Amino acid sequence: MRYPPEHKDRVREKIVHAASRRFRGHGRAVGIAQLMRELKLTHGGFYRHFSSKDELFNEALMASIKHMKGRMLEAAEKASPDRALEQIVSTYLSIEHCNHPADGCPLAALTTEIARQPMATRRTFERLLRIYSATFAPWMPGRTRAQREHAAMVLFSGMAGVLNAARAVPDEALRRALLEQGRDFFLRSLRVAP
Amino acid sequence: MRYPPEHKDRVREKIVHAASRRFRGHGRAVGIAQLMRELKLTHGGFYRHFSSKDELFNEALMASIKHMKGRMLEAAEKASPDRALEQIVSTYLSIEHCNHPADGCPLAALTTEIARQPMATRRTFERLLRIYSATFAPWMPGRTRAQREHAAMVLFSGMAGVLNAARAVPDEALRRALLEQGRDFFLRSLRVAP
DNA sequence: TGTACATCAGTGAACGCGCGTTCACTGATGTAC
DNA sequence: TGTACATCAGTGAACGCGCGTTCACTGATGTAC
Repeated sequence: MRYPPEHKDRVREKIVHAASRRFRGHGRAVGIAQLMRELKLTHGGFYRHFSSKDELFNEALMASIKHMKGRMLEAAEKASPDRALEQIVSTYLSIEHCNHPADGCPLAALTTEIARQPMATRRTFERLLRIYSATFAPWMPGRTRAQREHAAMVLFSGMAGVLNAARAVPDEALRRALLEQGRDFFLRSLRVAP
Repeated sequence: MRYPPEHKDRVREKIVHAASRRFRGHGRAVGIAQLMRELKLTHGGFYRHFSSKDELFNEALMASIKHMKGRMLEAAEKASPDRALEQIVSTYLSIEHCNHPADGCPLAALTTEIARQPMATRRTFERLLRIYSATFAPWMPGRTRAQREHAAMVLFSGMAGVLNAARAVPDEALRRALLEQGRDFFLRSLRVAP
């Protein structure tokens, strides 16, 4: 069967999108066959679009961060300027973000695994981190641009750690306490920054 | 071959210890055959000691936290009381801890995976978190015991997030910056706590 | 206009591999008589 | 003291399974002549 000219690009995009969600939800171990099944395709066709699972993983990572960055930016921009930081922190450490890892931040869902991956993947991760820091630096405290970017990196990776702990904990009350105390904790540090 | 009376307990202990290191170093996916090979045993014998890999994982988790707690306590107690918090934070976010995940904190190495595990494992994780918070609460800011315990949970899970990001980043300079900025960031929040 | 061939996204069987777990077996020692 | 049997930590082949990747094939459409 021959397909319309745009067909291949659309399918590739769908694979990346589905992979991005599944990797965040279940980790890098998600199988290619399962993934293709979700799109009503078979695993063999995968290699018409990607040379390896690694290539897909890297692309899915980039797609995740773009999506998440968009959501966070929206939250920051719709708040009044003096409440933007509060909005960033409480969106990230919200119960909704906690309950939906597949739609959430790849830093939280995948950082530990990425640390054990080949260099190419780790370089992609570094790009993610720099995207976050460049995007949110304007709202961060600090005298220089570098200070504000570092603050953003520490803030996001720190919040990712608290979010992960909240996700792992079975006790609902403890989970909510972690998120709430986390929000206070991070804002407190940002408010007294140099 | 018949073995001395204490033999079985010693072997079991060795398995837990080796597993604890390997899980932290490479994640839960580490194979039982590889693990037993490290102890110069074969995989079949594993089931004389544990009923499943899950049982081993839970025990290894508990062993990890006890070990790590010991190391951190030592750091806290050898510092003068007004420097203890600083010592806790800078030991956790040290380049040594960053470079040796297999000997390090299971919160950093395993939390993301644990969030996707069955309830039994997640309950073990909650115990780890409560051990940390009970142990380090005395040094934390806060008017009530509960506040100090929550502060410890947020502190450790937050530091775990920053440590993971530092481990994933390929750029040596960025890694050191993350750790250093992380130390400042967490101490700043603790110093102005309610 | 009609025929022969090229293209190429998608199919599904097959590959080698490592996994967790099971199980019949080994063999040195302890126990019963 | 000697013999028969029980114990049980450890062995290694085998199980079914899912993985990433390869590859000969399909078949609808486009192109050349």
